[in-house]
Amino acid sequence: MEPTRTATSAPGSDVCDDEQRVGEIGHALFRVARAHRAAAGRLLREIGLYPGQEVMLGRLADHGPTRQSRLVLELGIDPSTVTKMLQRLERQDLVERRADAVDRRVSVVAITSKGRELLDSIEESWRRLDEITCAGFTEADRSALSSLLVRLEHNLSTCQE
Amino acid sequence: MEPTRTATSAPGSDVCDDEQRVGEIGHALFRVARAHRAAAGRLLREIGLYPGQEVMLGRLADHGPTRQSRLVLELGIDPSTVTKMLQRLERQDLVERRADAVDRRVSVVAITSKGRELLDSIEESWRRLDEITCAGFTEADRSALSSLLVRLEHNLSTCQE
DNA sequence: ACAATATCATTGGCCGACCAACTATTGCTA
DNA sequence: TAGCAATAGTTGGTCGGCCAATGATATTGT
Repeated sequence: MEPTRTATSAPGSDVCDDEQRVGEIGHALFRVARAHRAAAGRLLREIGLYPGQEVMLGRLADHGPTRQSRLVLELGIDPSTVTKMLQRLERQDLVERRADAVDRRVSVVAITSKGRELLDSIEESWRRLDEITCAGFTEADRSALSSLLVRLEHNLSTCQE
Repeated sequence: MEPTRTATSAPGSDVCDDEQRVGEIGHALFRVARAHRAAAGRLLREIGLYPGQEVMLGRLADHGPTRQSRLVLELGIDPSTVTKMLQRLERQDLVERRADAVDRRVSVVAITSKGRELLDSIEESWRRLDEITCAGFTEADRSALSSLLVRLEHNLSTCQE
């Protein structure tokens, strides 16, 4: 017996044309995201940094001292995630945190010189990753992808319910 | 002092045009993936399932009993990840595992009827997620995205070094 | 036949993501 | 001013990735 996944598929379409079933975009996105993170991990491993750390350091390098709540908003991740990432980065002296003078609740984060050096040494790997990711893409492909990603990001950000 | 991230940026380009810097595609992919997973989590939460579990159950529903090593290959994830996911799914009676008779190393996995029911009840949410994700997309946009994702997946899969 | 090797799965440990619950402030308001 | 609500971060727990190391079987080679 051939198990079919959906009892509610469109009537008369028992040919599974090209496995275009429900949520195909979502599933594809899932797989791509996993593969990309894994590839990033492999590339960064030799340098001793994790993918998420690269992203966080990059943000800090671009903008100078930042309060954590701002990182939460800009990176779109949970406050607790930011806390834990920063704790790990701080342990490695890649980041510094100090309490704000006027509002003692907030903690202000900045990249250290060691962090900036590490980031620079990583840049080449990261560029290479984009090269691998987009291998065989024309300039038009890349810009189409870029634009689609921006739209996806926007759509998903307006769905916090 | 305005911290600039790259000492190696293209000469004469101190205008940060539209933050098209190194690894922009990679970073955008990161953000989209995070947002998508988070949105999936929120939608599935009410049903009591996690995004990864939906994917795993979907695969099992589509193809019948499967050895774990095959799931590893098809889903492109680590064996240990498969083990742990299946342990959790098994605890919830959404999946069954039994040792293969001829080769006692392999364990064969199948979705249970309970798992299949749950999956059906989720389908609508998952479809809705794709709808949210691709809101405002034309049919052409969707198919472009689909095709790009397939190409990305392929590129990334051929980079296991 | 026995040893070496390869394969399948598991365990343990770490990172990153979430949520829920909590502490410590600050701010507002009655 | 006293008290309550809002805000900033942290802690603890769970899921899903990864890697490294192990145990249990199969397979292969000599």
